[in-house]
Amino acid sequence: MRSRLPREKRVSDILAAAREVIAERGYENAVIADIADRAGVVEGTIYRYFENKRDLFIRVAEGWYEEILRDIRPSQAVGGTFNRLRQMIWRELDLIRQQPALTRFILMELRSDPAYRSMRMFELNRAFTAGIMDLLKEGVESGEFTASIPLRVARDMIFGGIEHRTWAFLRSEGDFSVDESADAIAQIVYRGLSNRGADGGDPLDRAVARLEAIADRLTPEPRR
Amino acid sequence: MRSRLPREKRVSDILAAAREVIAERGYENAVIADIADRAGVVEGTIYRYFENKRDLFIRVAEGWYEEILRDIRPSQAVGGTFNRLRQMIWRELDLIRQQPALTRFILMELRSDPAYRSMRMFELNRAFTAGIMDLLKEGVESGEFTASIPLRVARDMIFGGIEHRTWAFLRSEGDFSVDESADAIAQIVYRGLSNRGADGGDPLDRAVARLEAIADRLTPEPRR
Amino acid sequence: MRSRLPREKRVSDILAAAREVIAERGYENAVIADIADRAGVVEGTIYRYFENKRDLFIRVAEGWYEEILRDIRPSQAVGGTFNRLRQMIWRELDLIRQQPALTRFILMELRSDPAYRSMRMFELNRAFTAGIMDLLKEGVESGEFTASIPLRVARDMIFGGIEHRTWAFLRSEGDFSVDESADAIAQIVYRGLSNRGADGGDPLDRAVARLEAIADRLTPEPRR
Amino acid sequence: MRSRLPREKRVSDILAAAREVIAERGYENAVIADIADRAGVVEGTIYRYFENKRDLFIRVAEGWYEEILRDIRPSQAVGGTFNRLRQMIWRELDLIRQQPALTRFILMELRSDPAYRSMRMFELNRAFTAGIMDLLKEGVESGEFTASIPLRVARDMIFGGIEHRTWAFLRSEGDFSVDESADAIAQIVYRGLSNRGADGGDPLDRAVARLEAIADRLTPEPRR
DNA sequence: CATGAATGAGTCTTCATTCAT
DNA sequence: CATGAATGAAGACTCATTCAT
Repeated sequence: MRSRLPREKRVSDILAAAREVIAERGYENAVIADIADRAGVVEGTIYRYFENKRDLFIRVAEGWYEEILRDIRPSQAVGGTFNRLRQMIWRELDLIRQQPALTRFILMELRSDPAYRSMRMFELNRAFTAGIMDLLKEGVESGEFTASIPLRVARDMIFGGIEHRTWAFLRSEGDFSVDESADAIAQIVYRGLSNRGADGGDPLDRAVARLEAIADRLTPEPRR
Repeated sequence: MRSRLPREKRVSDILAAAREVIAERGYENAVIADIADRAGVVEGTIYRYFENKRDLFIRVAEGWYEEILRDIRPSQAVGGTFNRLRQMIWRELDLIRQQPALTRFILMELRSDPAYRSMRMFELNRAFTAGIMDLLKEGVESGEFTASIPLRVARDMIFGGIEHRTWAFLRSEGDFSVDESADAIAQIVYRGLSNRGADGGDPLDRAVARLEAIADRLTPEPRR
Repeated sequence: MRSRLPREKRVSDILAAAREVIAERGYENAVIADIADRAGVVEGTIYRYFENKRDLFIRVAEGWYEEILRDIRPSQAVGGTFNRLRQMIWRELDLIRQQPALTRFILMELRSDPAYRSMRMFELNRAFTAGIMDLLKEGVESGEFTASIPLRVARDMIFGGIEHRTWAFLRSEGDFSVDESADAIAQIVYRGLSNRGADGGDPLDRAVARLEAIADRLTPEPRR
Repeated sequence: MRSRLPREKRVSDILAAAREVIAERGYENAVIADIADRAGVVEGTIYRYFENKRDLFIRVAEGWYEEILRDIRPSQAVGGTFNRLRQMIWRELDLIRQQPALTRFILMELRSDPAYRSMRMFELNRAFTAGIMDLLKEGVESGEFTASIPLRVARDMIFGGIEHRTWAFLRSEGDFSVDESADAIAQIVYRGLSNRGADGGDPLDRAVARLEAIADRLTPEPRR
């Protein structure tokens, strides 16, 4: 009954099994015995490859996350601050739509871990959000955005808004529109930070940007 | 040693004890035995008044929340949409600062409960957020806010932003400024929804809206 | 199937069961499940009364030991240093003969515990050995014993000798005579410390002491 | 990666690794995986050369012990029963000081093994202690020692005394003086068994013996 | 009503030993 | 011979819930 697999294969089997179980039951309720069963090994085997439950779970999250990051195609050079902002938010929302279990795991459970800030996850996530901050900073530097509103708060509103928007979906209790949400969030932030005066020049810019967004939508992005 | 208390007194003793323990240890780590101890009763007694652990905890949260709502002084009639918006956000932030344990409990733990939407908590919370929505709706109706951005998203950005902003504080890992945060969030939302300089933009907006409708029809699969 | 006993009765049942198991299997190999079985309860019940395995075991040892100390009849005022010494040694040997399991537990296992010195056991044991030291000290003070031999070493020889003497018995691999052993140990110590015929030896002793002091000074490195 | 070593080399590597681990962690806490790691082999390999954990550990102890015995230089013909006794005790104490890990292993752990008496260790140890017994017997035969005290008990007091004396040191909780302890133990035993009458002849002998001991000390023994 | 003793089903974790390759 | 993956049997400890008194 004992099959010998190379270390890598076994590890990936266990990680895959763990991923499944976590996706189904969540962090706290996932049980080592279940994972072992599903990976076709006994519990002890898991402990050959992973220090303990927490270690296993963190590795699951990291692998998952890295896989996601790798899959994200490089930005298709959309023009204009608004459009780039919209695109980044769109991607985050799309990821959540595609990977609700991962998101739920990271957002709702792993992040509550006292050691979260010292995990590699934290760094990965930071890299993921840094892009938005850079974009906002550039906007301020170019004069497109006001300098009078702390960007940290804008960032929190973006990510917090995304989380709230998708909350029901993540709990399998509702749905959300990726496009509509991306549009609305991007607009509120863009307009909220924008330096446009009363002269009417800015609204034009914004209208052009929205037209470009429509063009984007008409050019269907390959589905992941 | 067995004191016979009226049902109400007993229940409130237990609720108070539970609240303490939850505030100290959090939902998952709160233990029935602890609560019983602190309430001066015995584990079995708790089960006479509460179905089970979850039931007890929900009742704790509800009581807590109602107490808070009752304590909130009626709006001191500040004038102007922006000021009222800012005031409501300020109150929420201030509540978090004053009651981190309650907030942590509801935000991070209770809300994850599968049955959250069917709890009275959900309704209470809805009442708490409804004010914001009403304000935003009034803004739209009076023409102060644009009608082109879904208000649900704005609401999510407000509450999501608040949560993100206060996350570190709730985890005892950082701090936040109530005033600065309230200001910034209110500004972004207000400016983000505002119809400033709408006279010059309207024709363009209308044109854009028509194009969007066309794009929608052309998009082969239902938009997400 | 669930019988309700008063706390005290249940505790004593568990302690008794634990004592049995420890006596049979020893500290390390005693298993909670076994003890529970024998006490007629489930494992969880044990944890209602005892913090953990170590706690239970220490309580067993203490109870056992106190029981022993209580049973020891008050000293029957034998006269003379030698006779009193012999009597104390005899009692220790007799205790070992009567309670091999306890002795094995304390001597061989509990004493190895890193926290042994902070246990009440340590104190109890100290009280038990203090009598011997007092006796030896009195002997020195009265001039019956020489002051030139450290009493600590004599004490170690007594207790170490007792342990060695009874080792095989404790391991159920041999036997020993309480009387013969008590006699011999007492004699060696008594004669070993005795000042007999000191009058002729003194001048020489003093000369030797001076030489030793010189030797000390000449010894290049500090003596171990 | 698999190097093919001659059987002997492999065995000695494993033994060396095991010795290290035992010295660091003790018998119970030494783990096969650790030993394999340190020996540069894999767990399974160990089982090719050793029946099981116990077997390995016994072989470690034996090898260690034999090495020690081999290192002990032949007695440098010190004169007089007292001095020879003192020297032998001194050597045992010195060995403990030099090799606490080995001693702790043998004294506290291996010796508790039910099969200890059938191990070669037991025989080795017997050889080690036999010298003392021979010396004591000679003392009795020459009339220097009394025949009325069982020598077995004297032997137990010597070794038991040594163990008690060094107990704290072996538990890393204290220290002891090799010289002082050797002196005191030897004196108690010598005087305890001695046949010296009241005529004053004996004290002279003893004084001479002590002088010789001083001479020994002034002739530094090569350090091991 | 209140007690609080008792339950018992988990859960994680450890490690000596085996055995397919 | 050597590898090292896999086994599997323990074992300590937790805690919500029940129920005899």
